[in-house]
Amino acid sequence: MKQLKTISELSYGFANSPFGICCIAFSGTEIYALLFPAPNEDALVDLKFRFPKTNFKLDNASAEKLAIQVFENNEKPELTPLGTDFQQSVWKALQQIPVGTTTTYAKIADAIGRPKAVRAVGTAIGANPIAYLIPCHRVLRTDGGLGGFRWGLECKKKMLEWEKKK
DNA sequence: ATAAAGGCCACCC
DNA sequence: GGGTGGCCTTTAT
Repeated sequence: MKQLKTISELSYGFANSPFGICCIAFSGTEIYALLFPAPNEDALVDLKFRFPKTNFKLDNASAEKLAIQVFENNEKPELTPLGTDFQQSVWKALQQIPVGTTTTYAKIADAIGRPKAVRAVGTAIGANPIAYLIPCHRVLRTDGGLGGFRWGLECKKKMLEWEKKK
């Protein structure tokens, strides 16, 4: 995990998703983080680690609305992923991947013009704060393996299958 | 300034 | 299949 830039205040809340419970950190309609914590994991702890200087206000009602917007209406809210320049470019490249398709870590590295930075790309993807909306789950290993996933490989599989069905 | 650790890859055996 | 060495960024000494 990695610490991100500071923001004074954010709202957060929990909601249902096709992949289980999720936790959203947001400000208005801007999304700062989207987590899929394991059942025994406290998402707020994770949020506080990523945004150490931020005060969090619980707002489940708004989180629920955002979740519906994303998972049911298929709309994409504004994303504000905080990170280094390198990470930003990787995350941007991820968002170019069409729904229902997959790519590889090596191709992402090519796409951002750093074909040799594959390894670094992997780490950057792992640091992605907005799972699903920044589709880190569509990235597989070159040899066809699943690779890793921050929230567990089960979750990665579920996301891919769910997208395929659509 | 240096070291260590990654959601990797290519190349060998 | 498995091990090894190189790759590049970020974080921790």
